Amino acid sequence: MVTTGGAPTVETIAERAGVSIASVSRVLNGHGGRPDTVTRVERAAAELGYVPNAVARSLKGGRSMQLTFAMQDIGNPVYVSMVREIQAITKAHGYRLLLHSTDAVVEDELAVLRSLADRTSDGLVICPLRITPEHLEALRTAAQPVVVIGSLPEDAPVDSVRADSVTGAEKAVRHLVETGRRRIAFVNGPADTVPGHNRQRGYRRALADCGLGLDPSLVATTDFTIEAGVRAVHELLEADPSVDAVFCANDQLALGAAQALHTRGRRIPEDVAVVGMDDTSLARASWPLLTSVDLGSAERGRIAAEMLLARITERDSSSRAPVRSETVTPRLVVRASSGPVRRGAEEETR
Amino acid sequence: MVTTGGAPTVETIAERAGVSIASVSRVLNGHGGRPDTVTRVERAAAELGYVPNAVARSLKGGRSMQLTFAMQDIGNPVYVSMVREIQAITKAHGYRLLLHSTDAVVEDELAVLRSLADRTSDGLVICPLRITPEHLEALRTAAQPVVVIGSLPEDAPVDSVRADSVTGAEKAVRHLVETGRRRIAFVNGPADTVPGHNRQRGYRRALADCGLGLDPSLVATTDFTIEAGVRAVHELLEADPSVDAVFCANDQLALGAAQALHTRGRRIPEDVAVVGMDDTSLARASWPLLTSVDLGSAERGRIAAEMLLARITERDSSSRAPVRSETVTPRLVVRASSGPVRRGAEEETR
DNA sequence: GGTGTTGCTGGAAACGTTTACAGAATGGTT
DNA sequence: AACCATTCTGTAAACGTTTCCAGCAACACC
Repeated sequence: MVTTGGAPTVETIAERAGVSIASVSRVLNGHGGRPDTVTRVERAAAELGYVPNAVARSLKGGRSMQLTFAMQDIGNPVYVSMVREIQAITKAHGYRLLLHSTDAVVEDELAVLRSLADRTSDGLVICPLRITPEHLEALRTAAQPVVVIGSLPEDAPVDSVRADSVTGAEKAVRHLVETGRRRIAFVNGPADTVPGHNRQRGYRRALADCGLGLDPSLVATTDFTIEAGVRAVHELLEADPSVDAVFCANDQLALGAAQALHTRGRRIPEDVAVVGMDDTSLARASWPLLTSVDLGSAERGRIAAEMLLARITERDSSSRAPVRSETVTPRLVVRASSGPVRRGAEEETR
Repeated sequence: MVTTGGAPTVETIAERAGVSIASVSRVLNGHGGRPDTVTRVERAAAELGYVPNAVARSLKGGRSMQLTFAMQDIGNPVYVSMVREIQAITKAHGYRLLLHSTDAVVEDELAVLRSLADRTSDGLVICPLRITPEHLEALRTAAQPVVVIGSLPEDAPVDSVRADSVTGAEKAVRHLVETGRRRIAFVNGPADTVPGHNRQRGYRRALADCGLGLDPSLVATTDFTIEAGVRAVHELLEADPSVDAVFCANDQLALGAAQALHTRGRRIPEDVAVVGMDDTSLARASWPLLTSVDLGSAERGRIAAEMLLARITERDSSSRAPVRSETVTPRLVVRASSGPVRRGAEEETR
């Protein structure tokens, strides 16, 4: 009776193979059956080009086999290695990856969290730029497992992976000091974002550790973009030509800094060293190759994905592991933009 | 009887509001109802924090409200503007976007096409790197609407948006010739890919149009990466120091070219001009700012998304529009890497 | 030949939603 | 008061799958 023109279903196969839909389902899922039945069903399925309806399967099974990754901006290369890593792992476990760009709109982030209740996605990895009380509330009441990439309050009931910006900044500044720099400027993004705040703390602590004073006139607070970096460094150098190093809170800012320095005829690294952060593909796109602090975005992605998958498989086993919070240790990747003067080749330190 | 601890369903609401599940559904979808009923249902839904199960809804409605975008490599910035545009449009129409990175594996591309039959996605935008007979077969038998970004055979029964690499290359080369360059090298990606093939054709035609001969020793065929660009330009200059311009099939290659030139002490653009292709964010990341041919990736993304949505809405209306194939006209974005000597500011031409 | 064990099988229910249909309530008209 | 038109409501079916359950056949063993 189901010989209509629509896509074949278990029922179509059952008819053609002369068995019940239950047997069709069992055979197709490898749950045994008489050899005779198995071949008949498999032949019918092959002949009809049957593909199971994943939606119906999701409804029955209660899981959609989809995961969501929510980030600020698809264009930011720092997310590239995260996405790549997360995608590889989730794919290996049979999950599809839904991508969501929130454009740094808080309301949009909350919408993603709330939409977990619609059963479209079995879990979420999210990179919030800011953490508001609404975020915490939404995280607490999320309908599916969530892993946050970024810093959270201690008592937040959510797994998280964070970068250690403080140590990262410290490594960068210490490296600059060790190579003889003394007037180290800092170009930061918005200070009221989580990364902006932490990187500023890191810069200050690093200066203190190295016994250098903090000169507020060497700090610029702007946006996380190339153009902002260009402007900031022009202004810094106008105000104080003695700057001999620029530490940037991300690679985009560092590329902007390099452009401004080139334009002003300052040599990198002979006159001014430049160090970026995140070690994105941009670091290898700049000239000279950019020294950058790898905050482990690939590894953060990997860990986040694994944490999420662990929570999901845990859902069946009724046991419940305590909240995990991991921190990835940064490593400085020294390249030509800051290396000892006159060195060309790339060298990596761990 | 459905007072269990699970997520609230229409049935939970129906119980609490004292109505039938049909009324709940109608009220929640704004299909009328007595004012009394409406308020009771809405209150119950709000109190329970009800969120409709999108999977069940998809099963009933036959559409998942999800679209898929399949590309080669998430890390390639040329896809960034495409994804951004597609995401914006699909989101505006209430669709989620599934992202799929095929890593240039043909089998994976075919798997994506075939998986359209599982009803997870209502349509697909795909950027194939190569087009094999299997591709054409899979496109022909796709279970859902598909739009291809890239070149297809004339008779392929699929909507497509293509860039005009030939004209793009022509504009680039003509621009180089007009600014006085005569020894114009060409650094290309693999010639057996669709973009590699077309860009090579464009370069040749452009040289012919300008009355310049083709010197095979000025052409390098390699990969679409920065490092490949570095190597290729070093080799080109070793073999022939008279090169006064490098036209690259890609912004990554162009950045590599710039690095090699810097390293060899050649000034850009005074000694050698550099032009890239795709006008990705990398063009603004290089120094000097990179002249590049905008092949309209954002616009291709926009058109592809709109074509796809049109096909999807068409599915109900039983009418069937003929196959569409649109071509986006490229435009040259002149920046410092090729501009008239001694000019710094960015200038755009259309 | 009875009896238990094993392995398949088909019927039916369930997942949560939307919707066709028929029946009930309402209100207005004669 | 009877009637009709209109609006609203509840029952039940449907989307396509998986799975519980009971039935049944085959088989080996006493």
